[in-house]
Amino acid sequence: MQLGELEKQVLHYLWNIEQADAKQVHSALGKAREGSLNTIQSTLDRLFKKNLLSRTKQSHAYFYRAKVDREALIAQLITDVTSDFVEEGEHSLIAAFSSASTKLNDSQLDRLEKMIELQRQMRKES
Amino acid sequence: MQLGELEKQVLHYLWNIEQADAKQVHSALGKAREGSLNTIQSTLDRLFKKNLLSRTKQSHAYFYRAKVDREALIAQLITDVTSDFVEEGEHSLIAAFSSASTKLNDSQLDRLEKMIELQRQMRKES
DNA sequence: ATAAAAACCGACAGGCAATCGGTTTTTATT
DNA sequence: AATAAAAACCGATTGCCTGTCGGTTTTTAT
Repeated sequence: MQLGELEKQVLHYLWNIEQADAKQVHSALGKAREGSLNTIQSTLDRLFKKNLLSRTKQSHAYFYRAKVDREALIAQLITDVTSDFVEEGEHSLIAAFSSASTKLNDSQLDRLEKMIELQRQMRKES
Repeated sequence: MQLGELEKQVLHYLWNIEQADAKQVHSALGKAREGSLNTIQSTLDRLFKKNLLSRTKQSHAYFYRAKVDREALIAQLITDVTSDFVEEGEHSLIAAFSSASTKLNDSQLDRLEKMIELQRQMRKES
């Protein structure tokens, strides 16, 4: 899946705001962007078709909300972009780590290890 | 960075073969693909311009070789695709990990932890 | 019933990958 | 050095995607 710049901005906005209609998104982003309401509508619609937003009609307008949270989207993007390069049974994160580990500093290594522990903990509990 | 289907196939090929000229790539991929030699040349050139391949002239033709290995490319792709969603000062791989850790199985968690330890070891020694 | 608001449709521009024909440059051979 | 063969180079076209918006239709509220 491919995301454009405006699409990313809209997602960011909706991760903060819970829900919004085109008008709201437009006045929130449009200020810094210059662009018509229609552009925002198209973008919301494209994101909806990509299944990244859900929408419901409230009184007169569609209200959109993020259907995936930031972490889930990141995970999906990673899967998409790396799937052609990872072997069966392999995970792209492991492959990536093996080449990028030297670029992490000590505290980042610590953090990573803590996350691993946390993950293990969560598994024990279920 | 954006990679097309053919570009990915070419990279895969060059990760196995060490080096090759357009003709070789064409006959290796072209068999299953139907496509002219020129197409392969263009693709090699694009990958070269993207700094993913290096090339040197040997006798009459360019010989291309992968400039990044598979793991490094995966790491770069992850960084690229997630950078707009990662906070300042956060390493995209760490963020990515927190997003996707649930998709790792137990042995992958083990492997990752071992790599962290290895990395720590290497730092102590220098 | 009608006016306002929003959705919907269709078009166009710009960017990128894939594709390839044709021309120029390079290399090897006589 | 002349020339034929091979490869590089150039430019054009197509298809897909995002951003952009004007104009029309549909929906809603008064």
